[in-house]
Amino acid sequence: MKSLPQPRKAPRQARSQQMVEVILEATARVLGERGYAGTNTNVVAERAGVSVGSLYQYFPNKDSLITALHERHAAQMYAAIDEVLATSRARSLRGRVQAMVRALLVAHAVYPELHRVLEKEFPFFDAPREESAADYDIFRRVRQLLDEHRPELAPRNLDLATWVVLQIMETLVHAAVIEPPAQFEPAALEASIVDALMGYLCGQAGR
Amino acid sequence: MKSLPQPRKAPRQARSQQMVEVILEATARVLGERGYAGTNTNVVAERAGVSVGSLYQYFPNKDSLITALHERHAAQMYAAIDEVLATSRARSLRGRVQAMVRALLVAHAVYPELHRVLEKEFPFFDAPREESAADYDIFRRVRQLLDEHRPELAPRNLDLATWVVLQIMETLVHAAVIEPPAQFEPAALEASIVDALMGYLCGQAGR
Amino acid sequence: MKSLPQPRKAPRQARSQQMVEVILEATARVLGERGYAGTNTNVVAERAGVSVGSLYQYFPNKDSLITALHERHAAQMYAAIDEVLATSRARSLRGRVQAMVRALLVAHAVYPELHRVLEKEFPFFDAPREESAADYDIFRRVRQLLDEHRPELAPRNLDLATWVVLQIMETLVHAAVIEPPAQFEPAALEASIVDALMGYLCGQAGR
Amino acid sequence: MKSLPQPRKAPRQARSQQMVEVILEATARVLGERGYAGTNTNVVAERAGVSVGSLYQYFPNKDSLITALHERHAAQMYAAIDEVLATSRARSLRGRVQAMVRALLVAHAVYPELHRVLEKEFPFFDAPREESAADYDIFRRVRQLLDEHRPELAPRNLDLATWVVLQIMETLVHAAVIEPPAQFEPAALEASIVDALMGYLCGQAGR
DNA sequence: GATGAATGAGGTTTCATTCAT
DNA sequence: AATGAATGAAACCTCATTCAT
Repeated sequence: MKSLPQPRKAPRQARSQQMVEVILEATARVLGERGYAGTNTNVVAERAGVSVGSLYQYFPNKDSLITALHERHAAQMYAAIDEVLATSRARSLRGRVQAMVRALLVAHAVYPELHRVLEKEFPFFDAPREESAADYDIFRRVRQLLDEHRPELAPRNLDLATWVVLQIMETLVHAAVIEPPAQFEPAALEASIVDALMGYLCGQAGR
Repeated sequence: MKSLPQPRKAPRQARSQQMVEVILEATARVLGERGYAGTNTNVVAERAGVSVGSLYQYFPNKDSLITALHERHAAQMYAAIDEVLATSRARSLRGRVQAMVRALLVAHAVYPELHRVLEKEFPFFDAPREESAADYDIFRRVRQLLDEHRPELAPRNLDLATWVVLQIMETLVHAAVIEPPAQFEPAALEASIVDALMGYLCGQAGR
Repeated sequence: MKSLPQPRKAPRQARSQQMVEVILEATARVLGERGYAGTNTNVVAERAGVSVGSLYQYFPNKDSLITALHERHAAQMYAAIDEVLATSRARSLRGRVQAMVRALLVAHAVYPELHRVLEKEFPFFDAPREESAADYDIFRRVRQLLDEHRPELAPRNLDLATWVVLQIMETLVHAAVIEPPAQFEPAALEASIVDALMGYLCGQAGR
Repeated sequence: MKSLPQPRKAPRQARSQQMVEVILEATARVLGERGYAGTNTNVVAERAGVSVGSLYQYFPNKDSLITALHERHAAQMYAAIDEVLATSRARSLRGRVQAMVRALLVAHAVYPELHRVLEKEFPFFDAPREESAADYDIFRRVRQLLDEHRPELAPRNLDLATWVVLQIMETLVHAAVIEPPAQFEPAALEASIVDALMGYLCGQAGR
């Protein structure tokens, strides 16, 4: 099994930053269009309008491209969640959960295919979830949300609850965006996701 | 994107059947150990104690191996679900859901790595879920369960509810088996999965 | 370079004879349809409705199939030439040449594609022309024709003349049947072939 | 049947040009020595002192090597014909035809084996003659020659006559170079080719 | 004799990575 | 730093041939 590759260096100069961004953007598009197996460094470089050599200047190998992309995605998701939780007027748990789900649905609507590849094919690498800084940020942020509503919650172990919430939210958002059964309305899907999360968090069902 | 490859022929003779089984078993092990990218037909053949040529006698290409394995897996899961729903003494919805979740956890404990690859990397192929016969069997069976308990359920659209239940159950079972956060007890994980499903199905939380 | 393979044995029994015929017929069709590179023993056997094993009972290897087919073809051409020269009423050289050309055009019209492969791709093997018995029969028969008309002929060396005649006749007949430029009428093509042969045989042009 | 493959790109830079030349030269040698079936990309690359990868940088697949070689050959033959027709002192038809035949014999004497493969095995591909630019150039040049001597010619349809001339000349030149019956002198063979062509073009034999 | 499943050497092609310019 | 031609290991797949039944 491969170990988790890291970007060779944290680029500091403006030009480098921009190059990294261009390459990552190209990776995102190619990955979304052709899947992991269909993605190769030469195509990515070409799409980025850059030479392979330059690509290897910033990314030590193919997998580090995906890793970096995943990090970027997680960071974007964290930003989306954080912003919505901080600014949404809703103060009720349901309102805040709904805002969060909606924000994620919106964020994933951009490159749905990319996200499928990123979230589904990525586990491929032996990257333990905990090692992703942005993923951990998300965990902490949701955990904090639950903390703020502890009295209303059914689950006792909030770490476990956070983990369950993240799993459910991620799967359903992806499924809703990527493989939405034709007959279901987007609004109905969104409502179902919220219902599922709230049902788990507040439900006393049968216990 | 590739279209869904099919096994070249449905082997009927005893010898063929056995060969297919041996190859599929080897594929399962190699896939579990090395992931999709690390799996190649020569290794699979070698592991199966069979020549590459024989492998290609029964499977037209590499991807058809994965497809067949996925079908087999889905069929096994259907069998597990069907059996437990038919025989479990529990008559309550919670009891039956719990029995189902437990059966799936047990079924996935055998080759956890394989299931990770199968469920996560597989979407890779453009295989529409609906085209998998066994997947559809599972859908119908769970849909039937919900039908039998309709009065107790919060969701109105049972097709949608079945879809949500399957998404949640699949993710959480896999996550529990494959990447269980160290600090959570198996029993607690199982309970959480059941809680999540029941919360969604019966919860009126905040509605 | 490979040496010329021979049929393993001269089959004597009726059943064998028939089997050889069936296999050769299948070879002819497959070869005509798919070319040498696209022809393989398994396909030939299948097309013949026979097992590969049986095929190898009568032909030691793939190339011996082609060799045998070529022999058969040469024998058929010899038969066509011999018959027409023996029976045609024409007694003039031109009349006999014309009859021969017409007979060859007819004989080649059956599987034009096959003949292309047979005559063009065949030289592939290191088979010296002289080793083919049937080819030599043809040579002798045409040589005899020239002998019978020696007084009318321009060329002195009749062996050389026979060789030239055969080369021209073969090429033009094949070209006329296989790649006839669309704008030329079959009758015009036939006339041109005869003119070419007669021009060479009788022409004093510029000498 | 395959369609006619094209070289991936028309190489413009000096280095590329040279690489293409080196690869083509190696292909010519290997093809001449081992025939089509015995030729494979690894051997060609090795013989060219180049990696397989480089070969595939310039030629998309094995067949495109042969196609390119054929084009090159046709271009060379065109050049040879064109030069000799333009510069030979002979003004008589026979003189010019003789010069042309001699030039072709000389041009083919370099790699006789290669030409056998190229002209005999090549039709293999479904390459319609007309699609080859160089082949068409040759057609036009010879057609022009006939035009210039129209009064002396027997055939009325000069397109048809050109086609016949090219067929005869190609076959006899190849046969003379590749499979010259041992007993015939080169000079006698050359004279026979010229006689055949002139006989067809000027003969009134028996008409 | 006939069968056809099994074999495996070998061919074609791809693509991650390097390095001279 | 940037380039992109060159590399070559390694993957996928075919098919001539064998041999147990």
